[in-house]
Amino acid sequence: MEQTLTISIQDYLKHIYELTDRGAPASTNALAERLKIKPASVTGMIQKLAASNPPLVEYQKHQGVTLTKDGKKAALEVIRHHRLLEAWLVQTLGYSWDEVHEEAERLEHVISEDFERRIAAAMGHPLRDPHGELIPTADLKMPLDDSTPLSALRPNQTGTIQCVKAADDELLRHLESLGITPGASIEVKEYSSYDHNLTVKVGKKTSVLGLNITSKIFVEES
Amino acid sequence: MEQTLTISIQDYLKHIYELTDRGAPASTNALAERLKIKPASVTGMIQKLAASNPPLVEYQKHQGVTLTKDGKKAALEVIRHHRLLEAWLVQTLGYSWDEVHEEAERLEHVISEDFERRIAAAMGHPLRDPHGELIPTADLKMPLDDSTPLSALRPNQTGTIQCVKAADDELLRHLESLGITPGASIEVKEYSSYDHNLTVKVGKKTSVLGLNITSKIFVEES
DNA sequence: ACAATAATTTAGTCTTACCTAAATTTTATT
DNA sequence: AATAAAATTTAGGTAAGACTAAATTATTGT
Repeated sequence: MEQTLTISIQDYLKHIYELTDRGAPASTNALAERLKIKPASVTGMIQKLAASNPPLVEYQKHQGVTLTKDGKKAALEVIRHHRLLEAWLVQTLGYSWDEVHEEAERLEHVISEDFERRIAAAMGHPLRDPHGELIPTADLKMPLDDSTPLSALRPNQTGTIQCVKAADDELLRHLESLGITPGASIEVKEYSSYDHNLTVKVGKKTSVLGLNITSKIFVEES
Repeated sequence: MEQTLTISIQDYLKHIYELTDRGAPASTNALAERLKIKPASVTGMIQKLAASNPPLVEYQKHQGVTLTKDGKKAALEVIRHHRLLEAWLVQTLGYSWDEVHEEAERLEHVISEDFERRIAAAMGHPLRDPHGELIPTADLKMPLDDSTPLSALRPNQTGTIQCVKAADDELLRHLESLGITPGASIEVKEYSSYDHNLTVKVGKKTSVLGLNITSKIFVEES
């Protein structure tokens, strides 16, 4: 006895937002993969989102899709919910940073604006979630990162970890065990061009990390 | 741009549970009215719930519907979620008892068992929600009310208010302003058989209440 | 520039959960 | 017990959002 579960518009917009954050439009295939549905279904829904009033996406055949102003607002609303919830679950219910994602993923769609305001206020309007991701402000703008622009790990770098953009829970637990969490001081040492590994030192621990990992760790240089 | 919203199985079961709490099966019409859909649609869904594996409801044409053991468990699960959430929202986010229902109504369907355990533990496993309703236990049994059985308000009664089963937010605010909340001591005075009103005294306030209200207030006599 | 390949869209199908209207069954009244 | 009224079910329709397969358009490598 299972009920049809269809992907919410919020989820479409959220994933388009994430796929387009470097400016380029999101492709049908990329969206389909993320949403775990077939590309043909994505095309269908995108055409509706583009034809809706107000239009939520900008769409040209074969050229991919971007968000309109309205679509972006709706996306930032959900992202704000998600990141506030992650912070709140960690702070008030003792979740660890690898456990929060799934729970927030479900809650983000159903909480009221009132609930959002209450948890934001209760936490003193935090700037970042437990992974270090910026939380969109109440007026739905992504805060400009006024600090030194973040960069993924680079050789011969010393600084503070700002953000760990990993989705995989197991990886998050692994990184935590290495001391790699937002706020930690990190020293990046040698780079092996042979196997694309970086050696990093956090506290007393030295680890060798592959590109698949280092590309997800963002540091503010000091 | 609105998305089809269909009633969850959990909601069907929850409402059947509430309609059958005095033993009698729930009628198609009563369910339809609660769920705000047409009776014909209810019939259709009920037939599926009865044919599912395992069957969630017992159903005989024209005789109404009751929950099977599995259906009852599923219903108690949602009701536990709902009531724990109401208590949680009041205790940790400063919601008032008239604000919690709507929020809990949406959250109850998406929280994990882990979330449920965490808030229950954080509150010390409360027995009742902010309206005084009993919270089903973790093993999904409705706790037997071992105190004197509750009764709706009756003339010439003195006792403590246990439970206020009102759904209407405005009414709840009104009752609160009269001091009528769980835990308050109440004295029921005269009954007017002419207009079916009861006079009650709570603290220093004396109020005259109609049957539509008094039937929702439950007292443990002292 | 031209195939070959990959990405995308179109067309048409399926399922689900609602709807309306008509038919049927139950309940209430005399 | 017969009939009127109310409740319920059946039958058939609709819209949404997924799917598959086939057609089309873009991209890539030589």
